[in-house]
Amino acid sequence: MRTHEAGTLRAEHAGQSVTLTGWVARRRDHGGVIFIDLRDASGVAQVVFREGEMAERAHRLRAEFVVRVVGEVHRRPEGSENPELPTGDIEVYASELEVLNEAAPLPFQLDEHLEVGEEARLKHRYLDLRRSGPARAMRLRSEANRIAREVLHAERFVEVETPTLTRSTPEGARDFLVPARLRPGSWYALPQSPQLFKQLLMVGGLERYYQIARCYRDEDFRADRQPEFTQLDIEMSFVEQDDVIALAERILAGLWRELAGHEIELPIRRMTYAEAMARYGTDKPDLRFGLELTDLTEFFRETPFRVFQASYVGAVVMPGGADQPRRTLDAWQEWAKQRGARGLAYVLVNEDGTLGGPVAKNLSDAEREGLAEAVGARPGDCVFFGAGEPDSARALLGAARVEIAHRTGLVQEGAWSFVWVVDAPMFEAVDKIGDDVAVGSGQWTALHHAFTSPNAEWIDKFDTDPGNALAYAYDIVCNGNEIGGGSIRIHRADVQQKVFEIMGLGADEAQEKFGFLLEAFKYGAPPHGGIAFGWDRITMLLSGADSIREVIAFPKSGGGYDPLTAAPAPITAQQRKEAGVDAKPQVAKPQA
RNA sequence: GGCCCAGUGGCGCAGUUGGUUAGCGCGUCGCCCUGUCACGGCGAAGGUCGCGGGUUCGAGUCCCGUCUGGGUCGCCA
Repeated sequence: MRTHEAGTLRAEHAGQSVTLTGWVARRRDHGGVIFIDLRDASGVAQVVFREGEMAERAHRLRAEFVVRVVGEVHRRPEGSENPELPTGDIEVYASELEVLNEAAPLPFQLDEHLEVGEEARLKHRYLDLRRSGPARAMRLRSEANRIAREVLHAERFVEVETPTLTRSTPEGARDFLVPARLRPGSWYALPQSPQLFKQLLMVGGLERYYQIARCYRDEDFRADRQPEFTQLDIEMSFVEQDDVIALAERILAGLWRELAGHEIELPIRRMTYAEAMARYGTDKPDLRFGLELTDLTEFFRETPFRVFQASYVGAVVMPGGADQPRRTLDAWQEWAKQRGARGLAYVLVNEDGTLGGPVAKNLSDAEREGLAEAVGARPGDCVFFGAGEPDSARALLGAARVEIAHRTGLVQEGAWSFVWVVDAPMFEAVDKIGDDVAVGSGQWTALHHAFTSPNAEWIDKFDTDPGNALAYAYDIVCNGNEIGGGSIRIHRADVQQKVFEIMGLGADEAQEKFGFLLEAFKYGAPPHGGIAFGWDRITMLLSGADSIREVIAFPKSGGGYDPLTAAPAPITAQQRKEAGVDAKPQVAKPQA
């Protein structure tokens, strides 16, 4: 239909006759001469219609009409070039105009300069995608896929598609369920991840698997969470943790080199989970800035201040925070309460070195004397405290740390920080809430998932001290976002058995849930491990977006609602009957 | 499930201590315009102020409830 793409025309095309197709992005009608910005996927070119019939017909064009234009490329007259546009040196003198399709008045303007609400954009996402920003995000994501595939292809990985109608996978989120018409009363689950299948592929001898896999979790939303999302899923046989990490680094380096123009320094630094929690109060520390937490538990061991007589006391310093007005300091209390804390104690370090704020007078002289040095605060700083049970106090301080960095402009635009968080605990107490950390009693659950292997140090003793056992589990964190995580899996039946026991998973239940995997592992499972990247988050970061909705073609809005198709929708009585939604399950007969 | 914010012509927003006819920009429609590029000029149409109830002489504005969207904690790799 066309000879050229609009955005590719340059001065060297001058004199050529071209045929363009695309949308009317904008019309500038001067009566005797009419300019049209003709947009296709490649960009925009200016088309000129002059007096007579051509101008007459161009006059009737409206925004987003689909047209085919034949014309001759000319250099623009001296002085009317537009340096803002790649095609700004030329214009096309139209000699023929065909309207391929008309367009109704738009629900919103496709103008780069205007803000449009997300609701309107998503409802007419096909229009939104014509805009340069969203179009760029789609293309960037496509490139990310390409780069990952190139790296993995070069390393002889096999791309395999795994089922999306399956059994529930053991990751702990709620499943989306699909009724099985041919087995009334029985249901498929959509996979939360291809975890079990990729392990089966290792038993199947593929050795190197990957997939850009859709995953489904029926949980509440966040800016970086959707009910269906995508992972770059990878699994390898005969590897150790370092092999998986090295591969992951090659993929990340390729992505950031090509798509962000940033050379990631390899190897990416590593930090243990315990260190991350102690220094940053989170398992996904943002290392673009310092502001580390200080553990003051020892410092306040003899404190007269009741609040600080706790199993953990820590602090984080806000540089220059001492001159915050009372109103702002009160707002911090509100901020802390919204996170479920009682408040956020603080001390102001005055310019003369004395301490201010309501907490200071509760401290002993010795504490007042040594505090600034202990936390590394200087005159003019504000020190925030968290006291209580270590996990929650550190979490609060960790969140405060990030908030402080943003408020004080410590987060550099365009900065990237990567870190591996390794040596994660195998288990987590089920009842983590409460001040008494009753280790030993109570239930344990896998921090990662039930197939994560203990590390070499713990493989023979993890069952004697599950609270401290460490796993071959690793998360890759970028600017405080967890963008991937994985583990070395258990391939020994006896180890797996013990893990299930610690989790309180009986043999029968384990058999019922993952019998097919345990069965497979009987027949020579190779040592294996892998990683899954949060593909939406990675492409979000690479595109500079602040929500993964920006890098998903047709995202859901809150409540799992698709504003475009209006899904989910009621079904007819007939569909309901056929689907067997209401059927009573037959007497259970396990089938692998 | 908890908390916070928002909902006003098609889109983005304003609307004072409750007061008369609810404004602005963009868009839309019509007319004019031969060098614009977020063109310009003149004119016009377009609103149950999310929904329901309450207070009041009077509610876009105050109160209660509810729905939708966004954020966040819980939850969730």
